[in-house]
Amino acid sequence: MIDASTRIGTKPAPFNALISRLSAFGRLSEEDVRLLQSLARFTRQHPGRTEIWTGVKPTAPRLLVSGWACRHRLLGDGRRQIINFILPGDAIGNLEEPSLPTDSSSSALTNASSVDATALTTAAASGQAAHRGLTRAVRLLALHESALMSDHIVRLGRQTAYERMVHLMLEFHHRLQVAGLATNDSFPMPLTQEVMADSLGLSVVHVNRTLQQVRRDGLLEIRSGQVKLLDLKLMQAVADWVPVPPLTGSDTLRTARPASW
Amino acid sequence: MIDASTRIGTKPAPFNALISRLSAFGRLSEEDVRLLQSLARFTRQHPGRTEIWTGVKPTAPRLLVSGWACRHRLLGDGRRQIINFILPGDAIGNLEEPSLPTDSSSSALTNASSVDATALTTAAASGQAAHRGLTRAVRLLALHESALMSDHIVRLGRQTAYERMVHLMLEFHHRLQVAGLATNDSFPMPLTQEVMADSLGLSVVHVNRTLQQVRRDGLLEIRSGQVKLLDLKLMQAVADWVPVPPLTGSDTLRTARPASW
DNA sequence: CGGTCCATTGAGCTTAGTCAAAGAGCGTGG
DNA sequence: CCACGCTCTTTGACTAAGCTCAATGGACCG
Repeated sequence: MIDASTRIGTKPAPFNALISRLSAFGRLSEEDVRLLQSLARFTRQHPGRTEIWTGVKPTAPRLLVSGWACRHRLLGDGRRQIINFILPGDAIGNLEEPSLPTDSSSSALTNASSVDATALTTAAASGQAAHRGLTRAVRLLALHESALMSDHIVRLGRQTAYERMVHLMLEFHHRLQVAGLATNDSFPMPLTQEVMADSLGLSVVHVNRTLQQVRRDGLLEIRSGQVKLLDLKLMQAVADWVPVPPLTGSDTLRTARPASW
Repeated sequence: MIDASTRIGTKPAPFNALISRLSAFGRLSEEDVRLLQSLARFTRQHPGRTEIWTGVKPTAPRLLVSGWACRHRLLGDGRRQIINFILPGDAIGNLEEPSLPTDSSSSALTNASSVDATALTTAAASGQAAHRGLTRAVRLLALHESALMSDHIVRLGRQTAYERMVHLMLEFHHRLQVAGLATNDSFPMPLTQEVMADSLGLSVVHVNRTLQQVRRDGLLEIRSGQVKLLDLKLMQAVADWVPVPPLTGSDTLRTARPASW
């Protein structure tokens, strides 16, 4: 189940995460899968802490294959806010409407790898029957991202530091599980406390203290970049967490078999 | 310039706001405009403080024609967070992928009116050349909404109460101006302080105090539901505000003439 | 005139931030 | 193997932004 792809921009292995992620939105045709695999030729490696993509001058959209990244924005005085996290299988930039300026840019948080996704955009726009599943997946991917942003707004606007932290961990777990990168109760989490702070709208010091409290309460364990959820039910109750509604569509599919769990 | 349409769900008048808003995303064909106007037959009035739309069981998407509304979410203990504000010309529900469950619902904040937008979705999906402009507008509408959510995340995560307030007022001004509902320095603002609180992630009391401070500093005036911006430049500097990048597209358009300003 | 909804004020408290310093872990070069 | 430097985590002491509770005031309406 667990997959080392998050560790480093591995070269050969894991388009699995990407495909597993996209097929959670509905069955992909064989052609879809072939198309996805063909993207591998356009792989690029990104060292941690480097910019992957800038919205200022529109660049081709990409798909994250391995590693963690985020989209963020800076205020004039240096304050930073992370808008969302980008995990394997997620889009970098806008797949449906590429080359439109944005105000935020995306950076790798760990070593990561991504592929050019222009071919996806093209296939989706072409309207070919063979790529119907993929087209839908692309649209639902955007919708899912938007739903996660709603979640984030609620976290930031109305939850305490403690709740935010638990909520975020549940989000990670759920997302990684869909991509086949988490087990039932644990997942790799390579973020520094500073990154968490910039996502949760807290100071680093407070993130540290909050995290300690969560651990002390026996909700989770963190050891060497692995998070282990010790009491999922309690965590969900504490954080008022509900999984993002299943986006497995009704349109092209009848049986919606979530990919890998 | 100013338009009374925000006041009440007026019957005859103002598809203007809606059309002005959508054509800011690119030229609409005459057919597009006709289609939009034909929606008027499906107008529905919404009293203030009532639910317009629920995401639980998918409903047809709508367009807000007049009045103010918002999308929001409730936590288990009653805390409420407003995800985004819906102004005339904005979508209620998802135009591109209707009938997909959502976790948030939308309510009218004032008396409002909306029209069924199913025909828009259909036209956009059909891919007809005559509706190319409209199709694009629909997509950019969604993109714009997403950009506003990013703004909101930054506000909530990294700005002080004072900055958030100023930032939100600038957002309103800008959006209403695009819809032709604001002058250069003022706009109608029918929200209670409680609503602002639920958007900005603050308590009502603190909203009140913050608002007083902003007024005392001479940034703006509020009288009988009208906001007057007294020092736009200063406000923009204070709130680190940048207009959402113009979404007037490159695809179908060469000259991008913003609609009404 | 009383009721309702909203804005405003004051007092005291709590959550989270700031500043500063001290560990811990890890890779590098000597 | 050890020392140094770098990055990240942890801790303590203090501050401050924003919250809660409770009461008052204003406007509008039947």
